[in-house]
Amino acid sequence: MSDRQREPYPSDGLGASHPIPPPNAFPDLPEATIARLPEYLRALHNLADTGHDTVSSEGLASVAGVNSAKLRKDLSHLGSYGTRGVGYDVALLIEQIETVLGLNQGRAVALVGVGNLGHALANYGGFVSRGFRIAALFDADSARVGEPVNGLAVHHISELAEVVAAEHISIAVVATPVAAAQLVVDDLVACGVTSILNFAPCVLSVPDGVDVRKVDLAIELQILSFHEHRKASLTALPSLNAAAVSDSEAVAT
Amino acid sequence: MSDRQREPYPSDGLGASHPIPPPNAFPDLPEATIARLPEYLRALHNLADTGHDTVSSEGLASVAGVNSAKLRKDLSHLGSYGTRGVGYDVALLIEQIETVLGLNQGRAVALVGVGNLGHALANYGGFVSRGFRIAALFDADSARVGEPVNGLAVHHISELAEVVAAEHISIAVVATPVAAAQLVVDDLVACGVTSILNFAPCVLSVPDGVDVRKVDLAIELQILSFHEHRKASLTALPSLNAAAVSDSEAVAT
DNA sequence: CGCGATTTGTGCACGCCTTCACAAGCGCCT
DNA sequence: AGGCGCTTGTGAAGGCGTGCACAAATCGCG
Repeated sequence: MSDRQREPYPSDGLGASHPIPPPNAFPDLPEATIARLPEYLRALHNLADTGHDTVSSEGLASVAGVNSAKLRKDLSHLGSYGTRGVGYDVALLIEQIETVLGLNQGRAVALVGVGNLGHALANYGGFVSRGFRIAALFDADSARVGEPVNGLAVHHISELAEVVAAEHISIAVVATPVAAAQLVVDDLVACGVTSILNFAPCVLSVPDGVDVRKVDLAIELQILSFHEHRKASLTALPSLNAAAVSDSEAVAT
Repeated sequence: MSDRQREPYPSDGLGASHPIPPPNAFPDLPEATIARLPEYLRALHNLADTGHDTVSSEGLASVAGVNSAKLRKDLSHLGSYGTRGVGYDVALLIEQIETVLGLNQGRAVALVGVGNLGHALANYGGFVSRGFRIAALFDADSARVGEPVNGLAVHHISELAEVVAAEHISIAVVATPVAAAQLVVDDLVACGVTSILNFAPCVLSVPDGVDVRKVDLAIELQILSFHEHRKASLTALPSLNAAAVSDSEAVAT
């Protein structure tokens, strides 16, 4: 396993110019780091919009809501793009993270399922402003086909293969009912889609090489419910000595 | 708070009763386990609806999309609710998980921000079917106040304290624009809300004792984008030997 | 009644992630 | 030019989570 990617450190190259031709692929970037990069990116855009040219790890970390050591370690995986004693160049770091995430290409995304949630997603401006382009909408309901949503006409699901190929779509968002989700995903995979964001509350099976991320709104609420339940039990039960409870600074009215 | 926590426990009283009367609070339940319990619960409901009375850890794990050892370890944290040689009683396990998550109480949830996403969330049936009740809608736009959404009239945000108290709301969903999110959250916390599900793409600051979970749709897409980018780089770069790439087309079932 | 088949519950080891703490590097001021 | 303060990048330690592998426990059946 000599596939270790050696990174010639730019320690000697004291300029702010790109030390090395940025390797586009980061095969061994920790998954936890990847999940945080978008958050850093959003924070950096905020900083850039408010006129900041450079930012320290402490400053960026607090804006992004993480620990500064964690932030530095995350960024160190991308290479050395900071300057000791000064901080990070905001614009350069934005560029670097966007390159790593592959956001400079305006990726085309397909949205399948134009119900309540699908409508909201199609109209959501956050996708476009963050590097994506909703290229096509699909639905199985013939009554919805042709309906204009946010400037796009809804295609029937049977046109999937044709449109996906024409628009070079590699990412799809599934916002269908549960009963249709697996069928739709099978079609998507057959058309060559290799990344899927699933809003249907079910487990999808896909072949190796296809990535699936799931967003389940009810699950998030249920997790919060547990914490509510736990907090209520703790405050209601004086049986345990309430020592060492240092976080009871809740604002009471 | 009185626990209606009595389990008839149909299995014979041979087991010298329960090791301990199940405590309502699980202070030391691992966070990773908590995050998976809702998934197990959903899978269990599916099994119950299809006529299954018992299920093995292997069977439940495959339906829930996890490893069977992980499932068993997760459930073991709740106590021993399985029968060796047989499996888990579906109905009993549902009851137990719902109790742990605090879902037997029909928790009242407030939804703040009735825009595109807020509308979709208000109409989303998945909340109600999984133990929650959307008790009130709020918006800062006076033009929207009074508008009926899914059978509820939209309140103005100024009525927050009053309605939250009257409906005993402890969980809130924030679906406002970024600019309003922190202000809304401050109000919510002041009203006594202690759990918040945030859809606004920003970091919220809350006092200790308040839980925040964040759902950022664009971040999910960006994570997928990275994997797309990486996959494309790998296939396009013949420089690295393509060994160790086990893309077997094993069709998972 | 005992035995084998089956499944749970869990001790253990391993790997990932987080956090601390500090040396190395950089700019600024004198 | 040289020192000083500030910040990055990183080695090391600890904690958490995962998955294996197996003993314990239960049921069904002859």
